[in-house]
Amino acid sequence: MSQYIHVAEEEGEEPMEVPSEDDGTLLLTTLSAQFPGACGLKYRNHETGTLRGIRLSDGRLYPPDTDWGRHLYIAVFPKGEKPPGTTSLGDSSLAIKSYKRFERQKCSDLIVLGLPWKSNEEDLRKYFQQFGELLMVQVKKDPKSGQSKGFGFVRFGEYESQVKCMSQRHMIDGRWCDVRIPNSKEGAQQMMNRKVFVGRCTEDMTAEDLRHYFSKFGEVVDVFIPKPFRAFAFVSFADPETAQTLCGEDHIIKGASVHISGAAPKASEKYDRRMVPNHGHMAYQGSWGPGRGGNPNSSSNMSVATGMGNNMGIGNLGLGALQLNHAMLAAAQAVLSSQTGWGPLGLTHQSAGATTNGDPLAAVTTTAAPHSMSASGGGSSYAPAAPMGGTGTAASNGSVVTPGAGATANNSFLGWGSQTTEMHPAPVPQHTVATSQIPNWSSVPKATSGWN
DNA sequence: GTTGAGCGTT
Repeated sequence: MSQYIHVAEEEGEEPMEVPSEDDGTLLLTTLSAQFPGACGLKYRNHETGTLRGIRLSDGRLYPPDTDWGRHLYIAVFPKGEKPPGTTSLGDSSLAIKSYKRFERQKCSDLIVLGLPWKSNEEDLRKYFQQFGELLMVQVKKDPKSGQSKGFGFVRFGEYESQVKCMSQRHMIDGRWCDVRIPNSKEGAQQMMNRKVFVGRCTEDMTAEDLRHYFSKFGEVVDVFIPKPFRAFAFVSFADPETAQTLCGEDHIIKGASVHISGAAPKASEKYDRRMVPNHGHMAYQGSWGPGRGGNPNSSSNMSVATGMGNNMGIGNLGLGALQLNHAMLAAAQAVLSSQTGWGPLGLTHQSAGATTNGDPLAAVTTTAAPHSMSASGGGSSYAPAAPMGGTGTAASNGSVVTPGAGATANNSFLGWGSQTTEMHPAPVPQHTVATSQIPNWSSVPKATSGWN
C-alpha cells in the first residue's frame, strides 16, 4: 500500500511528500534522493513529546504503525550533520557543496539512453543543465554518417546534481529517456571503496549479525558471506568514508576478533582488469543492474550455509595464520572477480531474494515527477563540449515544463513501445516503471569462483 | 532516407 509521507529536513520546515513502496516501506534511496545524505527518519511522538526513530532495515524504512499516518517526519543525517542552508534541492548552493557527503561522493559519467535521433549535444546540455553544472555532454554518433546512436553521456560537477538527475526519467525532445550509471570500470571502482573485507569470520556470524554490528559505524547497504563458509565476508557501506575508516581495524564480533581491510586486493592499488581472472568473460559486465539500480546481492544471504562445519577447526586452528590469510585473500579475489562489486553474478553464490536499494548512486527508484523539454529550436549537430555555463536552474530554462502542467506527456514510459505524442493528463506513478525494467539475470554468463 | 535495446574511436 503506497502512500505519500511528509518529510521535512527540520521540524517546522516545509515538508516534502515522498512516496512509499507498495509494501508500505519507504526506500532509503527514495528519501535520500530528496534529502541527500539522509540516513534515517524520526518523528515527534505527541504522546510522550519525544522524538521517535523509524526502524531501518535493509535499506527500507518501516512505518511506525500499520501505516505512516499523518506524522511529520524529520530526515536524520549522520552524526547530526545536515546540509546547512537550504531545504530543497532546487538550487545547488555552495553550502551544500561544502557538505562532507558530497565531497566524498564523486560524480561519474551518466549514460543517457533512449535519445531521439535528432537530439544533439546542445539539446542535451540545454535540458540537463537544469540539474546543475555540466562538465561534459556527449551524443554518441556513427563516425561516418554522423547519425546519433540514440544514447549519450553527461557528467555533472556536483554529486547532488547527479542524484537529482537520476531520480527521475526525462522527456527530451519528445522521448522518455533514462539516465543510469554506465557499466564501466569507474562505477565498479566507486563501489569498491565502499566495501570492506572482513577476515577471520566465524561460522556463527550471520549476515544479519554483521549488518547489525557494522550499522554502528554507518549505513550498511550489503553484506556478502560466501558459501560455503570461508571465514570472511564483505560488508558494504553507503558512505565510502565509513568503509575507509574501518580499514585496518580489528573488531570483536560474537567473541571473535575479525580483521577489516579494503575489499580490493592489495596487490593492485588501483583496480585493474589484468589482475582479475576470467576478465575476458565478465569483467564489469552488469556491475550495475540495468534499469533500477540497487544491489542484486543485497541481504539475500541472511542464512549461512553450514555444510562445512566440520572443517572449521582445521581452518582456524590447524593451519597457520599466514596460510589462512593467504587462503582468504585468494578466495576473496576469486569472489571479487566474479562479483566485481555488485554484479548479478553474485546471485550464483546465493539465492536471489528481494533486493534492497541503499545506494544513492544508483537511485532510480524515486517517483519524482518527470521533467520534460519541448523540442527546442534545432541547433547544430555538434555542440562543442563547451563553456561550462553557470549552474543552471530549472527556472532559467524556458523550455522546461512538467507534464502535470499540461505539457506534452504520454504513457509510453510504461514500456518501450511507441513514443507517441499522445496527450495524457496525469502521469502514472513512476515506480510502476521500475518493476517492468527488472532485467533477466539468468542471461548473464556464469562465473567460476576458483574455489568451487 | 529506416531503427529503439544498449554502454563510451579519444
